[in-house]
Amino acid sequence: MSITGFEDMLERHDLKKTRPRLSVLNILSKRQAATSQPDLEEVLGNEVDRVTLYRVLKTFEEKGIIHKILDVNGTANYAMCGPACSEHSHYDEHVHFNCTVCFRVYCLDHLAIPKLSMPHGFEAGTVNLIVYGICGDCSKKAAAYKAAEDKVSS
Amino acid sequence: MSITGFEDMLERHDLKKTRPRLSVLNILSKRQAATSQPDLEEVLGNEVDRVTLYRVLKTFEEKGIIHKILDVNGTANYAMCGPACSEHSHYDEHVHFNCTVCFRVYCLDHLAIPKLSMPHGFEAGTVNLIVYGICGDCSKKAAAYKAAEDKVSS
DNA sequence: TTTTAAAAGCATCTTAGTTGCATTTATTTT
DNA sequence: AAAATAAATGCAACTAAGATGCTTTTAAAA
Repeated sequence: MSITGFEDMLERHDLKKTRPRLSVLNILSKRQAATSQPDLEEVLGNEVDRVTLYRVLKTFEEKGIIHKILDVNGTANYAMCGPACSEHSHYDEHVHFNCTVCFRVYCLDHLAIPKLSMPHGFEAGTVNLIVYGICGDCSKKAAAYKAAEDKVSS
Repeated sequence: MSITGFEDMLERHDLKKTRPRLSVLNILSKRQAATSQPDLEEVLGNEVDRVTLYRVLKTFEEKGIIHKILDVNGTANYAMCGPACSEHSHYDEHVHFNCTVCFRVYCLDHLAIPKLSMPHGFEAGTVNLIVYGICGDCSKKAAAYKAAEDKVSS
């Protein structure tokens, strides 16, 4: 998305067009995997204050611009929302994949979360389905490494 | 389970029968909902050192005695494992329910996690399905409160 | 009873996330 | 275009979960 696109987006949500906000949108929109808060902090360096970053992420989440996924360590990761998200409801009911090697979090948008029937009295809200495992990149690397090792030992 | 039961359990896993370990087993076995680390810490008071508690929980998890569930805040919660769990594999592929009012985590043992087909190259390991919502207790309380309010205002 | 490896305890550190308050700035009003 | 203002940023300090290194204690074995 272009800069003007982001500015329009902020305007639509009644948010001021500020540098920290535009920076965050820029970074997140370029990534296909979700990005952790500490990761964002590092990328932004001292361009944006740590607390400001937390607040930007919080308001973006509330406005339905990004969504939060907790990874295997309990750390918050963020990804851009699909167009169906709004201030009032998040339609991010897709499966997430958390690689246990590189810790990246992928949104598997095409995998819908199956419907579940709750026990009597339990009211279901958001459903979170996260698969831990090894991502394509890391399993490829592991395979290449193994092949190289086999060659050496032969 | 009886004290002797816990002692046998520790022995089976080649773990020494120590007070901190027996205390933790005692507490967790009495709960039907999962218990957070901070909660355990509070219950144990200065009976057990904080660090020791972390280590006890870690080894129990590794040995397949308990399993860890991250709640909506990213905090670790622990519950006793079913009999099918071992050092080598956890069979805790049931749904968890995290109440957003009282923050309790329930194991919905009877709700199996549906099978999912991963994208090419992705190797799935553990699957984590957690439903956020309002538990039976809290929705009952909310209903009772509402009823009382209606009575007053009428 | 002695030995010893494992576990507990203690101090200290790291890191994610929060709170309160002063300062700055994007936008609105004049 | 300048002044006003509400919103957002920046800063300092705090909280809480969890980790690490090292010493002391203790369960179990010799």
